[in-house]
Amino acid sequence: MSKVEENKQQKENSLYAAAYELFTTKGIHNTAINDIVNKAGVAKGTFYLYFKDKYDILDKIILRKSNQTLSEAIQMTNAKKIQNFEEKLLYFIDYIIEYLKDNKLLLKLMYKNLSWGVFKKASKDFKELNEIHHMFSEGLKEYGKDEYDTEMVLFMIIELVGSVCYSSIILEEPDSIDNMKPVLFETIKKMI
Amino acid sequence: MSKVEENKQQKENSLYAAAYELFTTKGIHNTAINDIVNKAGVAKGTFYLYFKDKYDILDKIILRKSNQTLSEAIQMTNAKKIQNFEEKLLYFIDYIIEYLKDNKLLLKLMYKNLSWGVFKKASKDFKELNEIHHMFSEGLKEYGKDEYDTEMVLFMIIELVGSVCYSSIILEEPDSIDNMKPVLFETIKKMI
Amino acid sequence: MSKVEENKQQKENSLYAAAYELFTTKGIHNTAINDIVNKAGVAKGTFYLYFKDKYDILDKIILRKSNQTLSEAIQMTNAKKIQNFEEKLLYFIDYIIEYLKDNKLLLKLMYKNLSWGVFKKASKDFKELNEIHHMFSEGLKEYGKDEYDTEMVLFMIIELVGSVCYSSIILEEPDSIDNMKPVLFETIKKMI
Amino acid sequence: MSKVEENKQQKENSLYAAAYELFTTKGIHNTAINDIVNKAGVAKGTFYLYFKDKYDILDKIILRKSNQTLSEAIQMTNAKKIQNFEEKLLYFIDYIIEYLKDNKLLLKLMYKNLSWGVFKKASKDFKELNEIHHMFSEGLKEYGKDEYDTEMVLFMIIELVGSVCYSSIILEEPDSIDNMKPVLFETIKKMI
DNA sequence: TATGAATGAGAATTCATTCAT
DNA sequence: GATGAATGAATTCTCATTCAT
Repeated sequence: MSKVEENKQQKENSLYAAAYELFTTKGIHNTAINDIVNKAGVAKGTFYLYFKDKYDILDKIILRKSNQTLSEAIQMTNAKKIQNFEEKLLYFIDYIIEYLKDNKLLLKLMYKNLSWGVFKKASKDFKELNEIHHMFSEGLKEYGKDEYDTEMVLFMIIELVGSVCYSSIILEEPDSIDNMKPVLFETIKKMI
Repeated sequence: MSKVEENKQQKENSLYAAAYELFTTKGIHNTAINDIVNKAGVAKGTFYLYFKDKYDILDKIILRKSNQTLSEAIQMTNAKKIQNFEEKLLYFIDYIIEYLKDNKLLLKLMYKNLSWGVFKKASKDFKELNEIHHMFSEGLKEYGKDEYDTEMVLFMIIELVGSVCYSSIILEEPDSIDNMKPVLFETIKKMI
Repeated sequence: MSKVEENKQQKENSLYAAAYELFTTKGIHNTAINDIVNKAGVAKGTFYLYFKDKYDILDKIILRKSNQTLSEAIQMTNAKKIQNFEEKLLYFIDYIIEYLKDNKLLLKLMYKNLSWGVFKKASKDFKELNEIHHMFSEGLKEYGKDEYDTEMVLFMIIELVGSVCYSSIILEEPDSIDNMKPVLFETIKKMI
Repeated sequence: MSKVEENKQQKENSLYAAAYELFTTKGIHNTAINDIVNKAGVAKGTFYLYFKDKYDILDKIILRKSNQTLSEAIQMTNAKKIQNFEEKLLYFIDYIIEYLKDNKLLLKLMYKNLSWGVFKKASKDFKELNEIHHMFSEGLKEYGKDEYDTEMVLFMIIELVGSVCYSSIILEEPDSIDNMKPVLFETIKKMI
């Protein structure tokens, strides 16, 4: 990578890092482009060289973070070499839940964006996610479902996990995530 | 009601109607207080006599609309005099889904607000909702669950229905709501 | 006029005066809304209460000034009670030329906007201008021209006077306006 | 011409073409250097190797186009070998009018620049224009005018034609150029 | 010569909130 | 209670120009 290219990458990353930090601590609404560039240590115009506006960088951050988190989760899951599919799926979900527990602000930012939409969009862009999707689809099919039902169930699991995480981790409603987990996992077992 | 009282009520209602219309068509972010008062045909200052700010009126709208919708749904459900609990619950959910199908904009507005939070908050304020809550709780208990599990399952059903509705009605992902319904209902049956 | 109404009028006039002063001295391009409101002694937001943007106030200034100037010219002309039409027309034109000679900046601002377009637009809005138009049309018809030719000749006189004024007063090209006048008047005489 | 020279020439021409296209379609005000270099397919810095700023390239474009148009007009006129001066002058003017009718955007761009100023400036730079000027001056003198009057009349004809073209071709005010032509030509005949 | 990333001053515009009437 | 003109801080966004490569 040339020096120029390196420098560009560095600036873009500074902007990502600054925006993420500010969005999660001050909130999206309370973060001005000004704040982002100041924190990133670049000129205001530079922001517009890389992003259209505040919502452009937000979308890209969510995609990056989702991808990153899911990739990490699948790597950790695969490393465990769990044979039983149900166990494997729950381990994967648990990993993500624990991660979000430690990153409440990320969860807040992504809100219910850790959903089918992002999952599908991200799948196209990142081949690793494609593999996750494929793996769980294959696993579910073994339970005697056809392709369509498999997709639907996978979708509903994702939606349910996302909703429950948000509600219980952020709002502690109707209970803490640790108390919710057994009920959630029980429900997932019933769903597959 | 005195004429003055009537007039006040009328102004407040104008503001509600105008804000709802604008929030659903232009989006919350793109609606200014100015737009609301213009549409409502009242002076800017008047807005502040009734609401603290944009988010105050938004919260109140969501509460009003949710309450209204849920009340209507329970009334229609009760009118059917369905004996079987499962059937009754699904009828209730189906009624709401059909309603949201016809009111996409409302769904978008309430997105992620037709959740436990609103449900509980609303329960306190409106005795009718309290009754709904009570009714389904009682019904679920008959399935051999204790009080805690009952609450959790009810919560998860609400979350799941909300997420699925949003995704399938608004984004048509992963499929249309009509195609999703059988899968969703099957899942709910398993959950209770 | 109520106190509020008076105050509004005053603010609007301040903005007009400030913008005119700045446009003529610094140029349109070099005048910022900021400059205008500072000079006018009103808040920035107030500007947008009365005008859409810089070009909106510019258009309105040109219309006001044109109207004002032409009204004054026709009043002075009528006061002279000149019987001969040609003489009267030339007096009117001379009055305007002299005025523009003393208000080079206005001329620059209006550039070639003292033309048919403005004349017609203004005619509709200000009945006084309508009268000017009517008066000269009637006068010209006496020279044996039909209505159409009358309009065309009037139009061409206005265009010619405007162009010559701009070129000779502002650029002193091809000669000073005082030297141009005899040639211009001679040409006009030939035209009618 | 060396390959380097050729390349430079090509870049400069690209910039001219891009700027002309953008100025005429989007307007001068709404065209940024950025737009020009993007369209031209050269780097931003390259622009500054050839032009001082936006107005520098604008002036040069107008000069090039005017020169080009007038040269073409005079060539076509001379080719006709018209003996009568009046007829020759009107043919020349007519040629330009027809050209501008087909190039409304050019006319808009040159608005008020196809005037004495440009004419004189251009005369110095391009010997062909000098000849045009000389030819018409000589022709006019035959009508018994002295040198000064000749210049003035020529000037006024140019101004009048320019104004009328702009108004009638662009604004169709007070009538279409085709309807204006007889009146305009009649007036010019009277002027010389 | 040519490039194009970076700059940052500065321009435009918005809008919640106040307060005199 | 109701009004709506006025405010001005805050924010977004533009763009000519520079300069290291």
